[in-house]
Amino acid sequence: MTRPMRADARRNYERLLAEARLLFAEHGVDASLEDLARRAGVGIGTLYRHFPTRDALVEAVVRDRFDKLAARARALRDGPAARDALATWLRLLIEGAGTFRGMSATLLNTLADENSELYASCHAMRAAGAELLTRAQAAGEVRPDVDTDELFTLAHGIAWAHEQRYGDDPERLPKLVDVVVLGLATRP
Amino acid sequence: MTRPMRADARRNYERLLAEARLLFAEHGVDASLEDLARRAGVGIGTLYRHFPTRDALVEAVVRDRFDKLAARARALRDGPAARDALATWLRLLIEGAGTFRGMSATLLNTLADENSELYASCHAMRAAGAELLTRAQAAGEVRPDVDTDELFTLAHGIAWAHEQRYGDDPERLPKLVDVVVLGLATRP
DNA sequence: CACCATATGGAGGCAGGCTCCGTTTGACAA
DNA sequence: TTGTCAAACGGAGCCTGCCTCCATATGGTG
Repeated sequence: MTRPMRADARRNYERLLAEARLLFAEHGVDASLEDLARRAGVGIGTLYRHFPTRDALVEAVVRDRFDKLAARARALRDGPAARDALATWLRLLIEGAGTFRGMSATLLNTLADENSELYASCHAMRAAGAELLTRAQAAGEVRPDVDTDELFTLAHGIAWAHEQRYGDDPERLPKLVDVVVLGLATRP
Repeated sequence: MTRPMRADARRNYERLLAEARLLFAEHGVDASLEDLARRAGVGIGTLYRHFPTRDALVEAVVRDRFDKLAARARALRDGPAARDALATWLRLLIEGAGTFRGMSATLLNTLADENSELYASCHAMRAAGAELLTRAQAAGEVRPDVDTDELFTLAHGIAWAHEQRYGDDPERLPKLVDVVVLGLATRP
């Protein structure tokens, strides 16, 4: 069906992806796409041919990370200590969202936009995380009136605020996450 | 020293401020400034003469609100129930930040930028809130390892995430704030 | 090696930020 | 009333970034 990519197309695709990783790390996911094309030695039209939207580009850059997060959630699902498992996973999620500036904003918006190219992989990861939440709730360890949506909203709020205020310094993050996790716990 | 404003200058200043309130309410604090100038019936140069930066404009629009928040904090300082007082005030702060889209982002950035025109009034309000925190900590009702900076970071994170995800619907906000406040509480 | 689907690249249109400077005008003194 | 000029005005113009469109180039295949 789908013929393999032409050699020049594949080459440009790879170069764009490689440069995007560097550029996003340096300037966040809102970096200039014209700049990206320039760095990759490619016309702006070529960039848009391969990645019709910014989200499509972000998706290509972070997909494997999402897959790993989903896998990690499934692994944590079978251990004891339901709330600890959730806390551990939340920490991973939030740390990951801080890798590129602006990522948490993109992700939070994606949850509300089914048409985003990021939606599918983002949603798969979300579903895996949701299981951790419901299990902890079933075990009576997490307050039952919080839904998955609110959990992710809180998580991305923390990730975003940390990124805005403390930049790349990861030192403060654990405490912020800890406050939220304790807030989610049922009263003894 | 500073002569009073010329009549036309004062007139334009007032019109810009009035239109800014409307425009920010409608499109958030990132609204187009060219659009603002157009609506106010004023040249773009005039806008920049009165408000050299976007922050200066935002500051003029929200200053009285900040003053009220600071006053409110001082009033709450003298009642009983230190943690409840803090919780009440946090709710006011977060609701206020949600008035205009994009405000919480602006405020959080302002805390880190002493040169911002918003800095002074923002900081006064912050100082008033800080007293509520230290009092609640002294009373043993709030964990002592959270500082003012982290409190504000958390608060704006919640405000931002709520605004991103739930828009103008204020229904979800109390629960999100509640989670954070419980997370701040010392264990019984 | 000829053909053409596939891919390229950048010109050009649009929007918004901000500056600079020639023109206008309000205030005040004569 | 009128003359003067600092103060204020306004928008042309330059910049950056987004995205589309299409004339041109090229790799793969028969």
